[in-house]
Amino acid sequence: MAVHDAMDILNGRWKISIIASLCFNTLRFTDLLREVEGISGKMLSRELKNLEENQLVTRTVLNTQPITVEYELTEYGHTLKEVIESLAKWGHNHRKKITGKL
Amino acid sequence: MAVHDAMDILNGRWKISIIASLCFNTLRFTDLLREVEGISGKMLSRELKNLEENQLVTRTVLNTQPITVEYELTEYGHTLKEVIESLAKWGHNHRKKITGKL
DNA sequence: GTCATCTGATTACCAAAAGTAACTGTGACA
DNA sequence: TGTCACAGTTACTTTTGGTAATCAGATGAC
Repeated sequence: MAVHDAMDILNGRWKISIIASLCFNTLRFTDLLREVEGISGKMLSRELKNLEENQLVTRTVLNTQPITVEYELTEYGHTLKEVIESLAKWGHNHRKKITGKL
Repeated sequence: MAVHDAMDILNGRWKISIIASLCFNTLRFTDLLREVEGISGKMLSRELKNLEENQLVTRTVLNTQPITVEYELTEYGHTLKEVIESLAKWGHNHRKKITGKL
């Protein structure tokens, strides 16, 4: 099934959250560390590399001091927006269900 | 973010594929083993238990010989349909992109 | 009657993925 | 001189996942 193909790209605990964070803003490494709550530098670095390989994200080194690196969704990355939005919608609803219960 | 909440429930390599398979039919354990390609009995059993705990799936033991067990999406599980559909759509498109390239 | 088979699992054992914490190197600032 | 922020990387441990064998209960073949 097609869902399986999608999950091959979006595997692991973090990719979807990273893409979601990049959906609305270009972010630097440290920004992402703060935005994607719970992720470690190692995993962020590894996942970003993988997303870059799959052409969902671009990495741009800026000529600042200290050096900063910007991560941005590619045009292709933006095609995931609909997926992210439906997940966000469901997650929001789920949180309401859970917290309403407790 | 809400996406994070959703991913807490849908974690691991298999849950989304299992839910996708159950989206259109009620399936037995052995059916799921065949449908969700690559999954092992151990993982299927474990993931189904987890989905049941999260009230996305119901488990029904039927009085047949040998015993058969049916898994079905709950009403709440069906609220994931939109997510699954957008994933399937993207996955389908992605496959076209990849296979078109090779 | 005993052996193999189908069902839905579970267990022991091993490999792969992810988490933790410390460290790298460069430049700014005090 | 010492410390901080930046973007990572490395060594080590823990968690998760995969493989293959096994379980129990019943059916059917021989």
